[in-house]
Formats: sequence, structure tokens, C-alpha cells
Amino acid sequence: MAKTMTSKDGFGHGGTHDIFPLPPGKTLEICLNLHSAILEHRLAPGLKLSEDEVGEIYGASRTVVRAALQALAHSGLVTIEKNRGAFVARPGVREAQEVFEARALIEPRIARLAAVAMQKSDLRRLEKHLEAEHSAMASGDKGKALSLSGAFHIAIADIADQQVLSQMVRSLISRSSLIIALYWRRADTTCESHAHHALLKAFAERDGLSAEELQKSHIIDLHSGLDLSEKSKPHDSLSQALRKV
Amino acid sequence: MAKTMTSKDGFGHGGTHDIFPLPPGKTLEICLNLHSAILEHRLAPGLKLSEDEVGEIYGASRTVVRAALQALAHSGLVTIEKNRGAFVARPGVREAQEVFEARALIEPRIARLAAVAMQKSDLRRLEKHLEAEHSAMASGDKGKALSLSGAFHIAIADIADQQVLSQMVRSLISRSSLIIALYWRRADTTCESHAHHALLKAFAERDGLSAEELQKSHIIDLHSGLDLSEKSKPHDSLSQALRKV
DNA sequence: TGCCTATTAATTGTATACAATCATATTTGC
DNA sequence: GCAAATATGATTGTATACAATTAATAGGCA
Repeated sequence: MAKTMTSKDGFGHGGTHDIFPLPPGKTLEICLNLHSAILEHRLAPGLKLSEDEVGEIYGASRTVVRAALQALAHSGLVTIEKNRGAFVARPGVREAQEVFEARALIEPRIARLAAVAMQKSDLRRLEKHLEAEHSAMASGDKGKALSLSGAFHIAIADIADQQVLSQMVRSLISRSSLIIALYWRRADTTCESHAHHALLKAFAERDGLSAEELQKSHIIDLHSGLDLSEKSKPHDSLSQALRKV
Repeated sequence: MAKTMTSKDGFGHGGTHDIFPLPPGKTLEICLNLHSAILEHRLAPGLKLSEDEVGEIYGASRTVVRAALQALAHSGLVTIEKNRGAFVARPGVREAQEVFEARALIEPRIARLAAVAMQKSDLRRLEKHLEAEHSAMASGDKGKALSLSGAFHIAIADIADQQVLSQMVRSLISRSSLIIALYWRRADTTCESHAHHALLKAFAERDGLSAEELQKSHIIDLHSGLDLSEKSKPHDSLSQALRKV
């Protein structure tokens, strides 16, 4: 995987899975690993990410860890405070609202474009995504299910073949995964699957307008599923949560 | 300036001028300097940014230069190729179109929000921006004028007080400044001023819908002012263009 | 002469070492 | 006994040194 195509037309980010403007190999590995860990809620918001500690866990030097943390900071998943270090981002209620408003603005458009560009192989991929989502939820792994739910939205953005917007959506999804992990109040996450299924149907019929509308409703629904009043959340250990794969 | 408020609600980027999730002081300086240099077209797209060279110019170590270049890479202004180094980004025609489509999607919304949140002091600031634009164009400094024109759009985003969207707009403006510098075909840049003046009037009247519509037209107009067929552009020297202040 | 190969130079990737800053704990004065 | 000031420890910021990869040059062979 990870075909490091050097972008046929000047883009810095072309592939399917490179969330970051890829720094070299080992840095990217740490980035992706921390990325997953944060999105799957194995790393609690506000947790300190010591350079030495992370470096020791991955067997890497502080240099590369620093690069990874800075990249994550750019994606909004990590906050770096001068002379104090890096922490898992702890989005406030304001940021939460803004993120979902941005999603409500951007993603419907992307859904429409995706419906137009949709190929059979793309539909297959989306179906597989949904399956994975289901099985994750069936096995009770809520963090994984959440992460996969985000991956569904990202897959749509990739199909739309709009790399600039896609990049933005990626960042928004990452942040909103964190937000959902923090502020989600509903017990059922089944609505997700329903919405995604409806979306898939619209895609199969190449119905761009329906897809756009469905996506908008879906995101508004997600937004309304948040409880934006409290803030603090418990901490967690580090090396325990980061256990490789 | 540069009030390093540590974000009252978990944001990583709060202030008016911090384009980057600010790495420490000296890195930021290099970032901003290179940023300006690229936007004002003093550094040609495709130009190699050697770590040693840049470091020597700014009297900094490769470590901090690397951080700066990676930050710029994340903003889309610099491309980093593994084991080959960093180059000034050279956006292709495809990216150019996508960037302006994204702007046409996001900025009108922001204009509307800005119109609602607009204060007298904000209007003042926008007027000052316009003045600066005019004087720059009068003195024939096209690069500076272009940069200031972008700053106008960013100022609007700041007034709208939507930090997430604002961040996106910042990135888009940066990239589109680069794009305009590459693909602009019209001789006159006066239409910019006209559009900005009209926008200002709508803001003064708190007319959100007009502002939204004007902004949309403005961006579409800018897009139509691009010539998207050729690609290559001349190179430039380095230390000559980077001369501090 | 033209093309392929091997050596060399330069630049980036990575690790380590030192300096500066911040947090904590201890001590001293009231 | 409590508060303020100081000293100590840990962690980040920065610079430098070494290893690895790439690009270029020179040489040899058909």
C-alpha cells in the first residue's frame, strides 16, 4: 500500500492514506500510529505526549518524534505549548461547533461531486467500509467503529476526486472524531449506519442532489447528538495505550 | 503584536497573525519570512530551498529550518520530497481550479458571517487594508499588492470569528496567491479594488446576503482571470530574494 | 563515439549533546 | 505554621556530528 506517487501534477498529497504532507518514513509511521490512537480514543484529550516517552516507545529519536508531533499539531490533533511540550488536543465546545458547521458546509458538496464521479469499484469500497463498521460495532469496539465511520466520510471525499477539499475534510473528520469521543451523549451509534446506508443508495443511483441533502442532514444530526456543556475528561496511561498494533 | 494567548478554549490558533500552529520563536520568524517571500513572488515556484542555505541566511541551524519548511509544507507552500529536499510549491492547473472552487464555496459564507459580526473598529481595519492596497499598487509593487489583497480576505475571515473556517481560508489564500502569481493573465488588478470596495459597502450596511453574493462573484471573477494552460516559470536566485526586511 | 558502470561529492535523515526554560520540592524567614 | 524565595530536577529548544541516500562525474568497454 502507500504508493508514494510523487503527484503527477504538483500536488503534495495524492494517495489515499497519506493524511500528512509526508515527512520521511519513520516519522510518518509515528504520525499514523498516534493518529489512530487518538481517533480511537485510546489516548485521552489533554494527555501529555512527552518526546522522550514517545520516542522510547517507538524506538525513535526525539528528532523524528518532534517532527511527528508538529505534523499532528498542524492537523489539530495535538497542541504544542512553548517550553511545555505536546498534548493531545482537547477541543472546546466552541471549536466543536465550528468544526461541525464547517463539515455541514463542505461535505454535502463533496457528496454531490462523489455521486457524479462514482464508479462501481468505488461502490464496492464503500460497501466494504460499511461492513467493517458493522463488525466493529458488533464486537463492541466503539473506538474502532468511530474511526471507521470517519473513514467512510473520507472515502467519499477521495471518490469525489477533489484533493483540496478532501484534505480539509480529512482534517475536519479527525477533529470531529475527537469531539465525538468527548461530547457524544447518545447511546446508540446505529443512526450512523442508517445514514451511511441511505447515502450509499443515493450513490448507487448516481443521485447527486439526494446525496448532498442526505449528507447535510446526516452531519446536522451528528451535531445535534453532541452534548456541549461539560468539558473535562479523565486521563489515561501512555505506553499502555500505545502498544504497537 | 502577536499576543500569544494560549487560547481560552482549547484552540491552537487564536491570534490574528499566526498562520501556523506556532512552533517556537525563531522557527516562526523563518516561516513568516519565507511565507511573505513566496506570496510576494520573490521566490519562484519550483526553486529549491536548501536547508544549509536557508539556515545560513537566517543564521539558524538546520534543525529550526527543517521545522519551518515542514510547517510550510503543511500549508501547501512548499513541497518536500524524500531525500531530495524542499522546493517552493508549483501548483498545477488542477490544483488551481480546486483551490478557487473551494474558495467559492467557503468564503461567501464567511463574508455573510462577517457582515453580521462586523464592528466599527473592524470596518476601520478593512479600510486601512484597502488604503494599503491602493498605495502598494500606486507604487507599482505588484507582489506586495497581491499579498495585501490576500490579507483583506483573511481580515474578513478573522472578523467572522470562525477560527476553523478562518484557518482554511488562510491556507487557501496563501495557495491562491501563489497561483495568481503564476497564472494571472489580466494586466489590470484594479477589479480587485472595486470588488473589495463593494464588499466594504455591504459590510458597512450589515447586509450579509449582499456580502455573500459579492464575495462569490468576486472569487469567480478572480478564477476567470487565470490562464490555465502553460505551466513553467523562470527561476530566481535565493539569498538575493530573501534579504531580511 | 556512445552507453553503461563505478566512484565521488553533496544533501538530507537521524541521533546525540549541550543550553535554556519551566515545574517541583526544599529551605528560610516571619 | 505559613508564605516566599531558592535550589534542584526534568523537559524542551537548539546546535552539531554522523549515517544513508541521491545526484553527478569520470572511467571503461563495446
